[in-house]
Amino acid sequence: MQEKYLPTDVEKSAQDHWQAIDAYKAVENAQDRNGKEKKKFYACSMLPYPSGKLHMGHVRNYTIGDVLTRFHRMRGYNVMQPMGWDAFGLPAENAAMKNKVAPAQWTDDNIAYMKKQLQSLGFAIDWDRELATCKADYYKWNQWFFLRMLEKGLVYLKTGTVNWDPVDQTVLANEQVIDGRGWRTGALVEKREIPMYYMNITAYADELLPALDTLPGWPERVKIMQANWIGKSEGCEIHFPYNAEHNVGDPVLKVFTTRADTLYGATYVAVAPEHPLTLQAAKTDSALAAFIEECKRGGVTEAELATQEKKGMDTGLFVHHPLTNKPLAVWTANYVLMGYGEGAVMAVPAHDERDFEFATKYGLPIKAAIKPKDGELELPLQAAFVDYGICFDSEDFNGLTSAEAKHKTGVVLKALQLGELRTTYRLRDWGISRQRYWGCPVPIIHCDACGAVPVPDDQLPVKLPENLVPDGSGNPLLKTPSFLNCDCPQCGKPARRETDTMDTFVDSSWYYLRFACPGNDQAMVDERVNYWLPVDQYIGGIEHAILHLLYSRFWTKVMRDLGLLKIDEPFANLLTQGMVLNDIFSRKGQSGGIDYYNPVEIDIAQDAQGRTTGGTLKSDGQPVDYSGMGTMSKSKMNGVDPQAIINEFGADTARLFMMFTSPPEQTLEWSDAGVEGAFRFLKRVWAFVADHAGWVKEELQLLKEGKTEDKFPADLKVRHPGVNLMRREIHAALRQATFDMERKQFNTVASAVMKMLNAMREAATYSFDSEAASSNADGLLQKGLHEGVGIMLRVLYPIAPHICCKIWSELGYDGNLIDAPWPNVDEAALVQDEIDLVVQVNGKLRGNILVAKDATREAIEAMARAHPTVEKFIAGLAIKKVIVVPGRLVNVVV
RNA sequence: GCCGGGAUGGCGGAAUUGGUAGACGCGCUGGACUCAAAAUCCAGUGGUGGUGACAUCGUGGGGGUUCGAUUCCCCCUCCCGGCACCA
Repeated sequence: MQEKYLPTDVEKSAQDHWQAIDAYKAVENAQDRNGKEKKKFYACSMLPYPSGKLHMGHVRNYTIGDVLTRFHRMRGYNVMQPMGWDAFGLPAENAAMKNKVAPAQWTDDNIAYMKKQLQSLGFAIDWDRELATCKADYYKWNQWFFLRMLEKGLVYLKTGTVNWDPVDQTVLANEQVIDGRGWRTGALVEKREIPMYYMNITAYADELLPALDTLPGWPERVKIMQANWIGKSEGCEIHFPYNAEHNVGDPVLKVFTTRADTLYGATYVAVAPEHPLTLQAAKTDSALAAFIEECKRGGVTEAELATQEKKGMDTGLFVHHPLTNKPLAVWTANYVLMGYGEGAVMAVPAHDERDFEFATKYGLPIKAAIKPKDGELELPLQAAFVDYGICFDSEDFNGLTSAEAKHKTGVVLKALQLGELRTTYRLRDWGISRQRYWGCPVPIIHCDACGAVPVPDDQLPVKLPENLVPDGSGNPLLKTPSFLNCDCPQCGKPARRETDTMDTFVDSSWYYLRFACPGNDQAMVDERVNYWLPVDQYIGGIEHAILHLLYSRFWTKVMRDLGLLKIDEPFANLLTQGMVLNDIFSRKGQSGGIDYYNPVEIDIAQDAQGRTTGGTLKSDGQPVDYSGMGTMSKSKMNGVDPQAIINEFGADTARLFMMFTSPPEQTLEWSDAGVEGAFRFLKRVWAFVADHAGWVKEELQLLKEGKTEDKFPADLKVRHPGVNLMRREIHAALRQATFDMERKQFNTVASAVMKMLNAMREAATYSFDSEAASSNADGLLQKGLHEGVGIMLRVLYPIAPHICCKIWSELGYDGNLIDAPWPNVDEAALVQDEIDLVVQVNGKLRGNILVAKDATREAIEAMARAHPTVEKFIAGLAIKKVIVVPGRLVNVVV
């Protein structure tokens, strides 16, 4: 065996071998050696966006998936781990503008490079299933499915709000709006209402919500976030009759509230600036028209709307309270959103914080109608009283609890035909239209005579031209006659093709299904999908906890209802990995902005305790500021190139570092020293095995020839205490590693392997140093090391497969390590005659006692009380009770 | 603003889920080897007091439940993720 660990050679030869035997090809219905069908295990990691090169988040994500894939293969599962590319999206267009290269070219180049990187990390991926969402053989099925949903009424046309850059005459993504201005032009962005296609996800809200309870393999936090996002609320629709002279088509103004019990506290109603009522009033009120214009500026995101200053204006119009018939002023307010509910709310300043703030600001009346269950309200109110309580000053409702009042309001209003109890969801329908080039074309043709006509199935896919280079001023498809002009499928007259493309979340909503059916050009999915799905382990960033996962769940249910699938949920188990962080160094730039520098460009300064305090830029020797750790990102310039790590230390080191440094769900802080530590450990493994390879080989030979048995003598403890102790430590570590592997806590799996190596090194050293231990008497140490190395390699293998495979075959262990079974704990090795118990007095540690494993409670208690330190602490005090926790501790309470 | 999560030595983290806080690793200190350095190996390493045995404090802050709390409950601070057109 080569004495020095050379990762490049080791990894090359392991990867060549895997490729030669097609080691990771996944086949349906695979059988084990006994002809029994294996259970399948489909591990899927969220597919990467091909941004250029792999980043550390990818390495982390795919290493987690790979560890689970390899572990399950050892456990006898028929595993499948695919990979693909989320290849449509904004960054390709931005790169195209910058480099004058078509997005298709840029994307293809990136995919080729990143694929090589993934392969160099040695992931057990079945590359025959690879897909890219920007290829027509994939996105054809987006279009096909869109048309099926359209037929079912699950896709419809409605207006939606977008950011409009008036200079570039283009729609901007939220990300491209910085402080209310276009990122390239600096122009103040306006809101615009444009027609968009929507997917009716709200129609599935009443299944998406309770079905979360059928997902025990999902993190609780993700389920809570999804449940809150869907946001079911039981409330009441309330109709406020319009004043007679209002003429807006509808006789009533509809609002929805979850606090119908506060109806008698309503003192005005507020409508969105885009509400028909506002628009009508603005026709004769120029100040109001100006206010509507003002509201068009500012952001469209919920965060911005929620934090903006609350502004409003009296429309001069009135509606009537449905129960008291009193007139209520209609205000228009920027905090009322047209997209939510009815675009109107009843305002109860006394019992709603937002309304209270608004009413106080504009001098609107405040009327209390709910008081605490036990007590009175202090009037006038200094703040809104938002708790549930008892109705007062509410006519027939006086004395009712909030719950009773809510119910009664619904009943009374229903009788008056002025409202009813209703369930609503916070969830909104999914707008999928994007006014962008690099995406899946929406398969619609606009005809002057026939309107919006679906593209017939036999004309799919609507292919996206791949040679266009966007310039930032609108969608280049609009300037491409060969794409734009077509014939109407219904009447044959010249027509115009839809130029909007689909949200990239559409692409990523079903790719994991397509992985099961590679190569099928006749159908979106086939029977194979029912073998592999659901995904047994889905892995991806926590940032996808809501949108991507919710859309995928929705999409799966729609496919099921169209008879394409038999499953209800796509992902049985979900692991949400944490972010990868690194130091951030910056300097104030000349133009007032902040310039960021990659940590490799910095000589880092540390204080006496090793904490980073700042540094100097290597190129100019001038100081830079340290602003702590943040997620690795292009904008902060703090990414670490995985390739550099692979080149210097090898893929196994990169993988081990990632797994050892943090548990998968937590954030991971990058550390060069940590990487070197991981490398050092692998070197130690290699060196130790190389030192003892002779013994292991010899033992394997003896076993093969039947000259020795694969078991240890019952009196090992007497014959070789060192090996006995080593075995106990190795099997204890193995038990821990197995437990942690099952719960996906890989950092402690790695530390278990370290403990195994430490135990073996100690035993080997001890035996040679000590006269009494008689080194390898009766070949017991050799036997122990043969077993220990075999266990260590199999436990380390899922994390660092190259080095383990190489050593495994060098030493001559049985078969190929990638198909070796996960080792079993030898319970006999763990048995101890005496147990170390902790003795406490009043919960404070005061000593330890060694007791026989079958000692009685009385004997333990007596020993504990006799312990000298314990005697000292209980002297002169009365013993109240003694708590004995078997196998753990004794607590004397005085 | 709303929803979710997190905080443990100088640092990353562990504590099999209410039972010895700090496993494992990094860093640091001392030693061995070396002309020297690197690499490697050995030892030490939460704070405070003490030569020492030992004592005492200690899991973001404050309160509570318990014989016993990093773990459970209430309040607070700071940090991170998401908020529907980044993916």
